Amino acid sequence: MDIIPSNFIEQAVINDIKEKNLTKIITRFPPEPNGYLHIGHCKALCIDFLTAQKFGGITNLRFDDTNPAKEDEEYVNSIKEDISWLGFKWANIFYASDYYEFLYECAIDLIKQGKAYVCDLSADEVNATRGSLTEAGIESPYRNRSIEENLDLFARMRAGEFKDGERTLRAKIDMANPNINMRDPIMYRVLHTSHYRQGNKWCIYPMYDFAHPLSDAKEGITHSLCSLEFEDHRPLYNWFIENCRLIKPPYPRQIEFARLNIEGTVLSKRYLQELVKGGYVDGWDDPRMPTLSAFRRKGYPAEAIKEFCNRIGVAKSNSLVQPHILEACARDYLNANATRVMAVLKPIKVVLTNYPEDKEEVFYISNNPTIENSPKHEVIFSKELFIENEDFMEVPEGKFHRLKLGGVVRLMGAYIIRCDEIIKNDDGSIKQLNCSVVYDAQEQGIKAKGTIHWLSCKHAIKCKTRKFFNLLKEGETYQKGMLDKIINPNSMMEFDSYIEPFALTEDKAMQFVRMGYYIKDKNSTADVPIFNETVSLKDSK
RNA sequence: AGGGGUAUCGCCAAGCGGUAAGGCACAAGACUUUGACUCUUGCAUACGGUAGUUCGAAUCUACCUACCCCUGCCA
Repeated sequence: MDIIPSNFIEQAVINDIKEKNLTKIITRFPPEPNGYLHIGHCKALCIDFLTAQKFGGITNLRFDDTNPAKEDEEYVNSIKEDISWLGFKWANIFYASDYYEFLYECAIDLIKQGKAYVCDLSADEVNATRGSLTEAGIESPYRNRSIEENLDLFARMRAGEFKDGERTLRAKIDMANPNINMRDPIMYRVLHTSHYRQGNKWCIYPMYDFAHPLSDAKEGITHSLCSLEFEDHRPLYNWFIENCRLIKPPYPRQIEFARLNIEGTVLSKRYLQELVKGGYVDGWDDPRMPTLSAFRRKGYPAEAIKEFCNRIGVAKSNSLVQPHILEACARDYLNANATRVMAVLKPIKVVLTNYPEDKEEVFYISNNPTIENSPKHEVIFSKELFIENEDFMEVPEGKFHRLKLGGVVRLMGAYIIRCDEIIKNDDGSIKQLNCSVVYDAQEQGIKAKGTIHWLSCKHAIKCKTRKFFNLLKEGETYQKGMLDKIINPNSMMEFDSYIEPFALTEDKAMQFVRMGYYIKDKNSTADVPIFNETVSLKDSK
């Protein structure tokens, strides 16, 4: 009653509740198990689950597995895992393949009404007679078979009497309809392919346009939310629901929203499939992929991804979102929640000339200074340290107030040091910095304007860090068959880095390293964050 | 005979006839044991264009323009 809509879908739901007197809202998330979920699915997930939740309703997970050629158990497992990781809880889990018998009955009902017929045209012939965008189609010569003949033929289709493609069941609607979807769409095709759940029980399989609306209706879905490209299918969606007598009101309503696009990446299961199968990436969870499993592996919190979907909103205009919005969400979440650990991504060696050779000191550094009374953990200090390459400038420019020759800087949680000398390699690159601890900084009133992170060389854990850039080259958009030309060959860079041993004591090590990155490096590149693979952390040292 | 959509700041996006929310990005400043975080300030006389209706239009009408989707026995 006093629910304030935050987008046009919720507005529509409010209207429907009034008009149709709905008592409960039910939505569904209907993936086909033919690939892994990506961040675009998270947007759909948020819309499906959060809309229902807002009105006290429920959401079903339904696998739209009506094409046995593409589907697999591996994908249903990964989909369940990803949804659970995001924290969404489905009310029921259904499979369109469990509805095959019901759908078959619906088809029989339409045949009996003279609203569906068995067509003998080949695929090519169907295409040729469908007409074009500007011309009407031609009616199939089999369009006016008797109901008895249709019933017989359809039963024989199911019984396996025909080869693949030999016959189809079509809805008898209107070959001259300006909406091509309404030109006697195919409801069933013959496919002698084993289904990952049904085995060889069926050799005819329902098409999406037929199965989807009736599956929605069977489950009592009130709002069927999908992406914009299905707008043209809505009249057909309604046609099946209104004409099948096995379906009773209230009917589900399909509402469409714009799908997510992100700059520099490809967000289409089909193309991601191509990346995986073509060996352009190492798998569905390759860190360059926009899949949920890849984000999880990189250490992105689920909350950050959901917040991203919240921030970009829901509308009907095609948009191209900038990836730094996601980064901002990740930063916000990690800043408030993650344990921080020092990590030196590109090291420079610092030798403290006035610090005793074998001395070690323990300092305690807050796990997260934004959290009150956050626990601290110990970090060992010694004569030789690594600091971040970027934290030293031989020729300081502008307001640079980290370390420079002759200048002082604070080592976080430890001493203030002064840089006395730069030692170079033969090629002119910096080999090490000779510095001295300013023990009496306080007495002398010396204040360091900058603070930097550091690690004791002897105690730091060496590891590989990786930095990721866009999957696609700047300004390129994916086009089929062009992948090898536009995929960014430098989409991944590896560094030899160092982290605190403490990072290894936590299973969220990846996130900790990244936290250091964000804190230090927010402005530098940040297309995609650095992460650390647990494996390489453990294997190194 | 084509049909279906969408156009508001660099990028998202509110707005639903009463005189342009918010976020990200960006800029300036304050604070700071990470140049992060936090805080403060700035950032569309303007809503694709042109006409109209109205006291009043981003919101209504007409025409125009641009972009997206649709001719799988995929979903």
